[in-house]
Amino acid sequence: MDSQNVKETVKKIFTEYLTANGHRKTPERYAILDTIYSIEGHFDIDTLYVMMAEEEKFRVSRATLYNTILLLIQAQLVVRHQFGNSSQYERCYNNNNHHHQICTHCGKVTEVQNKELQEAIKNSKLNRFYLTHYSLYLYGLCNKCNKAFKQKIKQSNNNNNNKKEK
Amino acid sequence: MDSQNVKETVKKIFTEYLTANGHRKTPERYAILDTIYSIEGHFDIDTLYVMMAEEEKFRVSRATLYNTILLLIQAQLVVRHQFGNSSQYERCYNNNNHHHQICTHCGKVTEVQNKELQEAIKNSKLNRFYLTHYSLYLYGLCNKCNKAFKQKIKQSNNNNNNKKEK
DNA sequence: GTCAGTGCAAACTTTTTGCAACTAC
DNA sequence: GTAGTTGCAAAAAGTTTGCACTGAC
Repeated sequence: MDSQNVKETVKKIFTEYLTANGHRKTPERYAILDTIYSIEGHFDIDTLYVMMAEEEKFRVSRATLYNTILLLIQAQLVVRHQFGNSSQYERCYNNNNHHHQICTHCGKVTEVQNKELQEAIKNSKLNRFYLTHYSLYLYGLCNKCNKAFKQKIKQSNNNNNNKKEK
Repeated sequence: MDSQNVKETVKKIFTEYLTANGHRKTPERYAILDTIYSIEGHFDIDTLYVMMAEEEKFRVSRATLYNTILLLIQAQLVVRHQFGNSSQYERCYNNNNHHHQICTHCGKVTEVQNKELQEAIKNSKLNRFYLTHYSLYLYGLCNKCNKAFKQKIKQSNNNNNNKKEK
């Protein structure tokens, strides 16, 4: 499905959601949805705010962004993550379900695909719970930081008997 | 392993960590560790602050709590979650690895055990990543909210032709 | 004695709220 | 016309920071 097609589909879904829940179809809401579905990967409110203000023709207030994102989450068109201290959001319609690898040293977040794991999670027996979606965060060291860490250990062992540095 | 035993073990681990990293062994740090390992399940900074101030004999500042928790996370004795808007923490030594079910309607968080899923995650092939721990958040409707939801749908269908209420 | 660590308050960041103006219905 | 939405600014909530004091080493 190409990008334009996705945008039209999510617009339709959003319209249905708004109608079903008695919300108004304001231009702000559609502009926000459109911008979000132009973003690949994660974004935070501030990034979205700047994008809307600068790149797009439509400027909306932060309050409206928070309001609308809440609606989009309820409409299952956006998911929210909390990696660091501020909330990160991500479009989720037609966005392959993936997991997140988070390096605890450098903070880098990488998306990983793993079909088997996805299946295992979806098929896991949950006691009296209706699952709609999930987030798997894998914490550890990315390749780069892990190498640096090993290097440090090696050095530390070498210098073990001649401690001079702080 | 009984509670007292766990506390002594984590204290030892923490001491080793502090020594290895050139940090001081202050009474505040041990008091915080001890309080945390008296808590079953999740807690946030504020809860911990009040607990330390009221229940325990030891009062520490919020700044010190943030500092110490950071050390504890690095020492792998505490993990951090972000369900809602404030960070939730949880002790993780000898704390069975579990997953979290989060009801998107009422916000209730339930812990679930699932051995198969745990294995599947641990054994999943990760491209160049050294996994230390992970968090799986399952979002959906808890039994109670799901029932209420179905009820609402049913009612809505019944009242479909005689729309009177707001 | 020295400097890492602490407490306090102020600063900062992110999110929520109250209210007047606006507009989709 | 009216009630749901928006923008703005103020407030709230959570976290970080600067600085003087304290105490672990």
